[in-house]
Amino acid sequence: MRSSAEDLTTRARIRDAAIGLFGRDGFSRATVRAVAALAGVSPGLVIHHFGSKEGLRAACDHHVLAQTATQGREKTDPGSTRQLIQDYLNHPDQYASEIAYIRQALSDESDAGDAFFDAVVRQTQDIINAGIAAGTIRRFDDVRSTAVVIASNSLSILMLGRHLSRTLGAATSEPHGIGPELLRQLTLPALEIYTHGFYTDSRFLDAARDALQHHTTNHGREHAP
Amino acid sequence: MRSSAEDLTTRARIRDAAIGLFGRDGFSRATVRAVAALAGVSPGLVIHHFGSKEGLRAACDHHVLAQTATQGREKTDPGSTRQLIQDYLNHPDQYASEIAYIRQALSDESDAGDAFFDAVVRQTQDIINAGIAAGTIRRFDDVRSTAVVIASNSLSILMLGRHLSRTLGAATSEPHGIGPELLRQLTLPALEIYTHGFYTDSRFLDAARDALQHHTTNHGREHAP
DNA sequence: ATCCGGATTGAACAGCTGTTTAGTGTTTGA
DNA sequence: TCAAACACTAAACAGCTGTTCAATCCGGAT
Repeated sequence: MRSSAEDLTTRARIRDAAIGLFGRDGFSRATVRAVAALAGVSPGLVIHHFGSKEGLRAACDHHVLAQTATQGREKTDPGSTRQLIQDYLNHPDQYASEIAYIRQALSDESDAGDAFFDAVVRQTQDIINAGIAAGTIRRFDDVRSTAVVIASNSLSILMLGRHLSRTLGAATSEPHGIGPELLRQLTLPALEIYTHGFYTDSRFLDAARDALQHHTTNHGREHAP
Repeated sequence: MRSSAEDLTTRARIRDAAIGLFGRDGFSRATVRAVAALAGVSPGLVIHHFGSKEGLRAACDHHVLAQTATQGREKTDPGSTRQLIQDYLNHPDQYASEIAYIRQALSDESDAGDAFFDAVVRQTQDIINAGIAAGTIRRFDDVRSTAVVIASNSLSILMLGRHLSRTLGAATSEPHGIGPELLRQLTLPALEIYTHGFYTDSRFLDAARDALQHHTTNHGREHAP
């Protein structure tokens, strides 16, 4: 749960307004004046509190990362991630601005984006290792690379959410963003691939293994669809 | 192959400079003056040829989409996509600016990005259908949603390429972007998942199917790792 | 040779940008 | 009670933005 009351410090109100606008428009498109207007203060006060626009960004980065650090709480406990997802699905609007902010951070060259991506990969790797130990996840030769692939796949929902909801979005309501309806529509296809695979046999995998094993200077290699 | 000669129209030179800068810095961060300087002309000439900065963007969108339309040439021929990938891997720099441009288009709200994503999904769906007919790809209940998932996974390499090369990037050279080395590192893990799956059994899939089948108002559902 | 239409430039424009500064209240601590 | 520290504003500043405009340059048709 989150504190949504309006009893925030002015500084916090400015920060939250900035998170919203940076997430929606991107850092450079969002102006100090727009942030100030949304927070109900003068542009000068924004600079007074954060030194510069870059300082404001640093404060937003720090706050969003701290807010998101919840996810790393109990690393491999499956119940905690389930709870997190449930919490998100029941109150999507609450997290919307943070999610948009992280998407921008992952797109731009941003230290916060780098830190977030690394955290997701690290957590994914822990989950995979725990799953291997528990026997629920297959053993992989290269756990790290596999974790990167899985994390990248998962984050693609965040990065391409706009297009996913555009092409899969139901005709009924739910006009914007990554909603429960969209996630419900993606769950089964993703889990089917993750359970039974995508190809019927290992001929593509074998061919790739073969080609990569004795790769001289020849680069060309089939990669996936 | 591409024509890399410098015998281009001034208009085309401006357009190519704009594609490079729009892809590197994004549409709003890239300035008309910077485009003009890179093309070796005055800012006024840019407007003279394209009417406005937005007109310049439209021209870039059109050109990049036309350039990329190559991929849709022969839809399901596996040899053609292999050739395309080989061509890319042998001359990565040639395509770098277009790839960066498309990434920006997919991130921003852009008609070109929408069109590109839809084209990729359509092509993926064709490939899946052909694969099912040929027996190389598993039959899926919902081919369209599966195609969206696969396309999204594939495009995540494009969207998150910076982070992928950052975390997986070899210590040796190859400092920037999505290079052959990175793709080689991702190929086997991705193909392993696509061949043998990620989970050892179908308990997650079964649980999700069960929960989605009689979903009353309860949303919470485990989604992936 | 001459005229013309397009390519091209340099300078200027209005508007927006982040930031500064001087000034006003308003709290707070001794 | 008084002064210092703080929160806050309005106005202005310099720099950058996209765009305009008059003035050139130049090749090709007449």
